[in-house]
Order: sequence, then structure tokens, then C-alpha cells
Amino acid sequence: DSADRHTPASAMSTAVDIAGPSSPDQAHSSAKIPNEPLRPSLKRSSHPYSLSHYISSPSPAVDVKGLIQPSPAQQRPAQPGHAKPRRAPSWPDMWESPSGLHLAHAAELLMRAGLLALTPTTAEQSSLGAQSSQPAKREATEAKGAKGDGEGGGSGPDEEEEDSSGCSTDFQPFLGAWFPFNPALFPLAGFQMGGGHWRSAAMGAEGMEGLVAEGYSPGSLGGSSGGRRKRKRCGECVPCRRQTNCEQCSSCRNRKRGHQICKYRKCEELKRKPGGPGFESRVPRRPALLLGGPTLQNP
DNA sequence: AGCAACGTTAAA
DNA sequence: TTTAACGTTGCT
Repeated sequence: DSADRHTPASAMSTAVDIAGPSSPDQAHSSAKIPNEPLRPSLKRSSHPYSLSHYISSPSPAVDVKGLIQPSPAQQRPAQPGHAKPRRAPSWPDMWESPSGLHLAHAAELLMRAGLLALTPTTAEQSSLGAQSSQPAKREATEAKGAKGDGEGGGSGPDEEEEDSSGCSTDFQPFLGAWFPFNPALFPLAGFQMGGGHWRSAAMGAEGMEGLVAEGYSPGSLGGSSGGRRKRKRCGECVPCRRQTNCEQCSSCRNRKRGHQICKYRKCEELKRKPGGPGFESRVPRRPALLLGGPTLQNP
């Protein structure tokens, strides 16, 4: 157990140990936990659109096919923003889902159920017509992604840059692909939880099974009933950014039995109880997208 | 509240 | 299959 406790000081000097109590751990950082990058899954998707982009009230809905069969402009290679995106959301991926539910299907089902009108919002709408101008914003973002790939640097502050500003929450593996998603959607759309899965009240029993995104389980959203999915580290807080275990705290010392991450690396978000004070920090205060009627659109 | 232990989930 | 670590429970 204690065999690997003492590590060369050099190992430590290179480790970017953000904050944490300037505790003994600094002196005993283990080389066993190398400069372990954040799990890619902690990184946020930077899919260019949030669902709110596709949703608007009374305007004529854009043909779903427009979404399903991406325009050339949409078919860019790109995954903006992050050096190592969890997964490049290639377009083909967008249509195939591990749950077997096709995105096209899902969209159609939602629309039939009257839950979803897929259409770009005004800003987006105007630019969609003008093909040349539309990609401008996205290109800028994509440039970031390309930069990440090119420079191979990866874990700079750049990565986190967007996180605080985004108003919508990425609903990651929605339909097996990256799908920006606002959790507020669920209650508004009448989604219900059952057996650890969300589903639409307006859909059949099968419909949305398995669409629950990790890290956004009902439990983690403050739901009362018992989704047991694990929340994930935010990847942004100081403890999350910490790269070394202290090997001194009880969690480190008791890792074999305790199964707990180093105390100084325990994500601040995960310390909070789901639904507890401050938990909404990950959930937009105001729904950025609206389903089910214009009445909610401009309070 | 903090800790220890264990079950469990999710990723590698 | 292995490993990391979140969730839960029981104890102090």
C-alpha cells in the first residue's frame, strides 16, 4: 500500500496541481497517478447547436429532413472547441443510436406528439438561407477545435472557456450522439421518469427509453425517485483539475476498500447533493428552449 | 458531519 | 475483465 507513496520530487514539480490545500499531499503526490488528463467524457460537447436553435414558436417548422440530412455546410468535419472531444460527433453517428432509436424516428415521434417543432431560431434562420454567411460563427468555433487537434496541447484553459457561457446543457449521448440539450426540456415536454429512464408522456412506452444521458440522470437533476446513474465530475472545478492524488487523505489511504477518489480531487459538484443548494448551477435558470407553446417563450 | 465499507456503474 | 470512483448505508 504505502510502497508507492514516496515519489521523486521531479514528478511533482511537473504536475500542475491546481490549488487544493497546500497540504502534505503536495509533497507526496504519487507518480502512480501521472498527469492524468481529465477523462474525455468530462469535456463538454461543443456541438454547434443547442436544441433551442431548432425550436421556436409559431414559425413554420423546418422540414425535419433538413436536420436529418445535413446540408453540406453542416457536414463539416469539425468538432469545435476541444482538443480531445469525447467523441467526434460525425454526422452518421447522429443518425444511429445504440438504443436502436433513429434520430429521424425520434424527431418524427416528437413532432407527431406535438412536443417539438424543429426550426431554427430567427438568428439562425436568417443565416441558414444565406449559405455563405451561416457557417461564420461555427467556423470560428471549429477553428478552436482544429487548433486543439493541431497543437496537441489539449488541456488548456481554452477548453473550459465555453462552459460557463453556454446557456444550454449538452445532453450528451442523446440518441447515441451529441445533442445539446436543456434539462428543463423534460418537465416542459412532459417527460416522465420511470425505471431509471425518461420517457415522454406523449410517446409510447418504447419511445425514449435509453435516452437518459449519463450525468444527467433524474437523480442528478434533483428528481426524487431513484435513478442510480452516476453523476460525473464537472471537470472544471479546482479539485477536478487537480491531477494528482495526495495519497495522504483517508480516501487515498483507504482506496482499496473505500473506492473513493482523493478528497482533494473530489468534484465540487459531486459534493453537492443533487437538488441541493447550488445544484442548479449546472441547470440553466431559465429554460432556453421551449416546448409546448409560445406562452412560455417570453415571460 | 465525517468516516468506512460495500455495491454498483461506467470506462478502459 | 479490470479499474476508478459515485451512491448508499451504517456507525460514531
